[in-house]
Amino acid sequence: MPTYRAPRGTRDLLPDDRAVFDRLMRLGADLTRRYGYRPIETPLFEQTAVFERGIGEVTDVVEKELFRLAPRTDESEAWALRPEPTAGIVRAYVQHGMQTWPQPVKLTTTGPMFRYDRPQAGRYRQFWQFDVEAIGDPGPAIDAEIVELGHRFYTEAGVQGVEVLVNSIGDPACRPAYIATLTDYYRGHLAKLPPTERDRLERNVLRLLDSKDPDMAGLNAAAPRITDHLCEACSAHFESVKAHLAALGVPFRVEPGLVRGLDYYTRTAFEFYVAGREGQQQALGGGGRYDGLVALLGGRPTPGIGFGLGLDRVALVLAEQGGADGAAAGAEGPLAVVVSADPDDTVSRLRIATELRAAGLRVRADLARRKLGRQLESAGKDGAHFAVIVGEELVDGQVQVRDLQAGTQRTVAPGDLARELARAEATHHHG
RNA sequence: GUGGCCUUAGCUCAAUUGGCAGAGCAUCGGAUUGUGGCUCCGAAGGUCGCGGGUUCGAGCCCCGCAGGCCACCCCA
Repeated sequence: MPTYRAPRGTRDLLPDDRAVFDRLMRLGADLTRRYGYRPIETPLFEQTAVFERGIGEVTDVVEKELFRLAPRTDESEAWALRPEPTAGIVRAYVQHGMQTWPQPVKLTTTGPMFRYDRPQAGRYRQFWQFDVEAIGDPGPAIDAEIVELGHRFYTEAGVQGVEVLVNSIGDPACRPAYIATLTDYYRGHLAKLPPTERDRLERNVLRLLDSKDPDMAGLNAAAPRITDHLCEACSAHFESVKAHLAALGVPFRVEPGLVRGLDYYTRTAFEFYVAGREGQQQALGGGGRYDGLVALLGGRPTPGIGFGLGLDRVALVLAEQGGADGAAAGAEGPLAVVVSADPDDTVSRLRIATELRAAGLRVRADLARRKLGRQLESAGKDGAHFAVIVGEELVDGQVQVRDLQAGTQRTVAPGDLARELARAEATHHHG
């Protein structure tokens, strides 16, 4: 009922929400630093062609979910908000000649992505992704390393029950023949295909494989598997990826129906799922190898692999699984609140708080003109450890320091305040 | 883009067959004038999502729209 509200499919991350995101972003930053990735920022929007050519014109993401920006001039430029980070990062790789850097170039970014589709819980028009890309290494060892990194993110974030699904979707040498085989197969059973599936047959056969239509289950189970139709190189690559994953102890499952929605993927494709939760937003992240993308965007043929993890969904699942965890992260109160016996004396409160802040302490000054009792009550609700009480003793150069948890109180000279509070925090509360 | 369900205070929810919009929590204030957490008292807070229609009268019935949710589509 407010006159203005956040646009459809977007939401405000209130401090408690933001605290969870902060934690996840710090984890991502720490993990990628350990693995040797460097942070990069690319624009939130690109020329539409970057996405159309990179992701593929006939993908859902480009066809119906691209968040296009209306041009303001006749510059003949068409822009769109990024629906995923990889295309922009690869564009930057080409633009800045990163092929002259030591390969592979290992990059990471975290930020909002935009897709114009119909919102649902865990599905937004603006959502956040933690993204990792390694460009310039043909694998297969790095494929396993990157899957392990993604898996570790969930583990260290505390998400329970994450499943790693992997598959190989071949490359230009073997995929076309497989697609032809698969198309023939479904054409042979055309009568059994639901209308919507029939429509997709000519446009993107691979999508039929992961259809959730119950009528498709039997048909799909018997469908030719791409892993049986890989060329020798792709097959060897896939076997090696699996061997590396096993060696690293990453639990994974080969999922023959796993095909990713973006055209640029080759060979290794993987997704992270969380099982056993309500709703359909079970995909927490995914990625794959994109050996053709750099060339597609104008660079020299260069292999690459990466993944994106949906932070909104991780936070959602974390809240479902853990509960109080998120709230606790956001509830850091000040070390002390400066209150005054004289409701009108905001000067003393502010001056003392300023001195303590200059000394590096977290201090709130209660600037409301209300009686002392209310100020102390407010300090308690804030979760403050101490209240610094300014009263008539100030003329004798003294203030009261009250330990709000213990209920004890003693007299301190303002000059000693910062040292006393810092020491008390260190001893009482480990910091 | 398709279909279904839902929308009352900041939050969680009440409101009889259509008959004067309420509670709890949260917020703010008070309980003889310098000491919080408990308790008591009080205040503020609502175009009942928005717009039409039916009716003497609509939070309640009908239509449209918006938003949320669910299932598709698809993904994060």
